[in-house]
Order: sequence, then structure tokens, then C-alpha cells
Amino acid sequence: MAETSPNPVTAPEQHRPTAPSTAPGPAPSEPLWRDALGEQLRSARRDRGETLSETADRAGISPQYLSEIERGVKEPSSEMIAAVAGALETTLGDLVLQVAERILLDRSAIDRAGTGNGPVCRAAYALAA
Amino acid sequence: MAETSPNPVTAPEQHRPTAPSTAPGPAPSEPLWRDALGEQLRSARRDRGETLSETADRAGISPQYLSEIERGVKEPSSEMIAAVAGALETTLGDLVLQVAERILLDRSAIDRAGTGNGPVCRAAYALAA
DNA sequence: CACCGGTTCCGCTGAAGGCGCAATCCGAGG
DNA sequence: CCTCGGATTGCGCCTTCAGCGGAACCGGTG
Repeated sequence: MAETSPNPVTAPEQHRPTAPSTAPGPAPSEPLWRDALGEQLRSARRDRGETLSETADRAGISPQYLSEIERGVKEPSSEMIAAVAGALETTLGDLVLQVAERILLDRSAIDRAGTGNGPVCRAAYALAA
Repeated sequence: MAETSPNPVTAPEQHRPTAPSTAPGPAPSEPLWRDALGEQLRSARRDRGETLSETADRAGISPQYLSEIERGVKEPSSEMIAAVAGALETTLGDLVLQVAERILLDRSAIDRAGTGNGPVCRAAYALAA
């Protein structure tokens, strides 16, 4: 598990808009999109052995802001997500797929049910269908 | 293909923040996150045979705003995404997975070659062949 | 024609995105 | 031990936009 896994508890410190009161809301133990996305971006950047400044420069954003994105503190626009994905030399499709895998793996780990079919294979089977 | 597929051209009409000028930007022919997400949400809602009002009420948001999300006009917060996912009786993980599938399918269709050499299982691609 | 339900348009207000400056953290070197 | 520099985080600010509600639009029906 990444040691810098963003903790959703930290984000509301800056008065995050809450889900509408009547909304079903996220499933128990499921992260929010910005938390999972940030975690995945930080993981991908570190896998490349890069600093915040290096990746941020190529993405055309400030390193401080990339830090906030990775920690789930800020919610980047779609343009920003595309820019960072490009800087990490990946595509939006692959990035979103990895985020989905991360979310579903967390859920599987929490469920403690070892299923033979991981989320990656399910995605491919869906494409096959 | 959904006949109301959001057209990215319409979104910039409201002065959408562009990607940083030096950024690599999205891959050619790849949609932005909000466009793919909106398309997927509209598809899921219609699969359930529901109106904007029905789904929006359960999500606790206005139907006009849900329309804008589905058309890619607005960028919902992570709380909103979770709320709508719940209203559609799915999870964030499954929703994000479906968005990734949609993006990758579009890319495959554009490439016109089933080169499934991504982070997905090659065996499943063999099934598709 | 009118009416209705569903969807889109549009302007508004409060909140947040994205930034820059500064502080903090941390490992390396003397 | 202290100092230093690079990396990261904290924080306030301004511009931009999220999310809303009223109204307009549109297609179907009587």
C-alpha cells in the first residue's frame, strides 16, 4: 500500500462540498474519484522516478498544485488530468483504467474474497463482449 | 452509439479552461474525462429507462444539472459523481471501469486495429478476435 | 390549437481551482 | 552536531466555474 495514500479525512478540512444530503453517496469503504486518481498519479510519477517539479513542468502546471492533486486536496479539471496523463506518458484511457483497478482492488482487499478474476481481466472481457 | 454523444466542441463555448499551453494534452481523438463520464452516465441512466428527473432526485441534484453533466458541459465534483453513481445503483469502481472501457473502445475503433497491448489481459483480447 | 413532460439554455452566487510565496521536511555532507 | 539544498506541504488570494433555479425549447398527444 502506498505510504502516502491520500486520506479522505484530510480533504474536508477545506470545506469540501459534501454529497447532497439525500444522495446514496459512495459505497462503504470506497474512495472518492479525486482520492483514487491522486493516488494513482503519485504512484505513476514515482514509478518513473520523478519529482513533482519534473512531472509538473512537462504538464505545464505548478508542482505545488500537482502535490495537491496527488494528495486529493484539489479536484483537477479534465484538461489538467489530460495534461498530467500526457506528462506521465500515458493516455486517459489507461489512466482511468488504472484508477478503476485501484478502486476495485481496494474493494476486493476489503471484501477479503480472493476471486480468480481481477478487475483487469474483467475490463478486457467487457471489451470482448 | 448513443445519439446524444456529447460533442467536445460544444463545451468550450463556455470558456472552458484549456490545458496548459506547454502540456502534451490529450492523445489525438481521445475524449476528456468529463465527456466520457457524461456519456457513460447518460447511457447508464437510459439503460434503466429513467428520466433526468428520476435519477437526479435520487442523487439529490437538479435535473438541469444532471443534464449538463451528461452533456459534458459541467465538471462534477467527486461527491456528485458518487451521488449519481449511487442513484444509478452502481459503484464508483464499476462506473470508472465502464468509463475506461468506453474510452479504450473508442480508441480501438479509431485505430481500426485490435492491438490490445495495454494493461489488460491478452487472453480476453484473443476471445474478442 | 393547447398542454404536458423531458430536456436544454442561461444568468447568478457562492465556492473552489490553480497559482505563488513561504514554511516545513528530509537526506546528504562537512 | 549544524548547514544546505531539493522536495514537498501549507496557506491565502484572485479568477473561474460548479450547482442552482427560472425560463425557453421541443416533441408527442389530444
